[in-house]
Amino acid sequence: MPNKFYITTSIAYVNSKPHIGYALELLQADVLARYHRLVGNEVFFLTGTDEHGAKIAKAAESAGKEPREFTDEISAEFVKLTKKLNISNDDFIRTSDAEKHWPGVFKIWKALKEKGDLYKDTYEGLYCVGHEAFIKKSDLNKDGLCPDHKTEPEKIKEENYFFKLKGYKKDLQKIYEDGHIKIFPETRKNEVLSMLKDSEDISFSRPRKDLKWGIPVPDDDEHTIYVWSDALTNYLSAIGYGKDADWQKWWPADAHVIGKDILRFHAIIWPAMLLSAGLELPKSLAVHGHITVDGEKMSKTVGNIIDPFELVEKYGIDPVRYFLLREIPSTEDGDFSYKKLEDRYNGDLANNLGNLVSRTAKLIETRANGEINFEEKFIDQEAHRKVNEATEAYKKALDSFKLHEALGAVWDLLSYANSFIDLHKPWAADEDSEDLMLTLTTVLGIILNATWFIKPFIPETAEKIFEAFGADLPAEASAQMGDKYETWVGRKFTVQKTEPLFPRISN
RNA sequence: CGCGGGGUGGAGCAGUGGUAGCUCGUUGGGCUCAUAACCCAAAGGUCGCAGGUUCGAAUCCUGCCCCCGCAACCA
Repeated sequence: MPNKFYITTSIAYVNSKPHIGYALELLQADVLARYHRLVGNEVFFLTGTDEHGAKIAKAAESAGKEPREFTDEISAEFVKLTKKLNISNDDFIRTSDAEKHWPGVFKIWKALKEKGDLYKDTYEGLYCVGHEAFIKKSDLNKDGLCPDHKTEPEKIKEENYFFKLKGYKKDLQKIYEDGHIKIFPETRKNEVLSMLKDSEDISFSRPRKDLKWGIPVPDDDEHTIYVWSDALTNYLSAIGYGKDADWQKWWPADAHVIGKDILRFHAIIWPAMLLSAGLELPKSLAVHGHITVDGEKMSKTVGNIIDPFELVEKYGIDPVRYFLLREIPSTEDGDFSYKKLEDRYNGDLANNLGNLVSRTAKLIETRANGEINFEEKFIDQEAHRKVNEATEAYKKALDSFKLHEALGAVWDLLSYANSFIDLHKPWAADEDSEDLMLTLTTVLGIILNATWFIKPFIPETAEKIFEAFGADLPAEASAQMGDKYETWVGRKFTVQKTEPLFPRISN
């Protein structure tokens, strides 16, 4: 019985072009989506762009464009990135899409309103012109100035709708303590619990006159819906909430993949909204870290932004996918550098994986006439055990959102295969001997299993490897993740080609 | 005393009470099927500093030193 699996990334804010950090998030979600498809689940994978707000309006203005035109252009860049990285998303939502997204936003707004969780109040605050935002009194310096702009903030009064977040604090606390919403990594749970303590009711709207580029509050022309109930609601609107569609087929989300910077919104505001609207809560939050470049924070001012398009142009899709998923610990900060990328490329992809495939293909060609009839009696028992161990480690890592560890388990297996070949010296074995067949069959089996494992990570490479051995794969094999050595028994493999998968990068 | 993360062999990291591990690099050896690839072995660490708890501490406690993030752009 296939399970449904609904996974999302956060939606990207379109005030600038995509960078490598967003690429990371797409890739992490993509691996989980592909993995779940591989084990036979029915998957819906959503990504998209967040397009409203004063900042976008301003960015458009300084680019000399209308917000619509501006967001169309940038959003298209993000769509392009999903193609460039071979992301398998099933849909792409845009919050400026009045037909697809807005009905869901209206519906949830009305639900909160009916519940009595939205109220109008006058917001009195200190507004910093430099920040274009309200600033807390406690953030001011001792002279009462904005610490960053050294200017005195203006006192501004405005009428806002507020959401009664405080009323959900107790419920949320219990939800996290009981593990109803799982957070990966676990350590972030404490962070959420402590953030929860000083949560107040929050502003859910802005005066229309100050924020025209946004979704209007239903039945109130004076106000525009602020980011929370606009952006977060994409997870519902995309599957048809607010329309007649069968959104319950997918909801609740099984995983929201997000960055650590927006944990508060997804762990507190979003679930509170769902509770208020009487909707189910997402099952888990997978929280990744941020990428530094040569040890430094990425920033436009420093000018060390890495463009994912350029990376793919230079190194290819799969090397970039592999690097980001292997080198950056899934739930931690990680560092990017060209040297690290090239080291991973040469060490892991060219030498370990690529060379293993080449030497095995060549051995089968020259020593077994290019053919292996995969027989169970030729599977080495120790190797069989290694494969089973790797399978367990792999699944465990994926289930706990440690994608880099899943790859680590696969590469341990590949190393084992390389040493297995050296130990058994198939080049010196007698032609047609059982020993030779055992060596070649065992190693081929390890490669085929490892190829299954890497399929969600580097799908094109996986296809190439299967093709290289003429593996004609049955669809039903996909559901046999746990017991895969047997998958190949009784099949015939014919070596097709032996060109290097990853030519070494020399320098 | 603002908050948080971190200081482990040349580099990057794992390791939360019981003989200090991994990857890369280095050195030596092996192999020749393979992409100067692959395999084996070795060298290399007083685990930031100083105290303390304990039969025993990288791991717990106390104090100190150093690095990074905590404004915006931004995942």
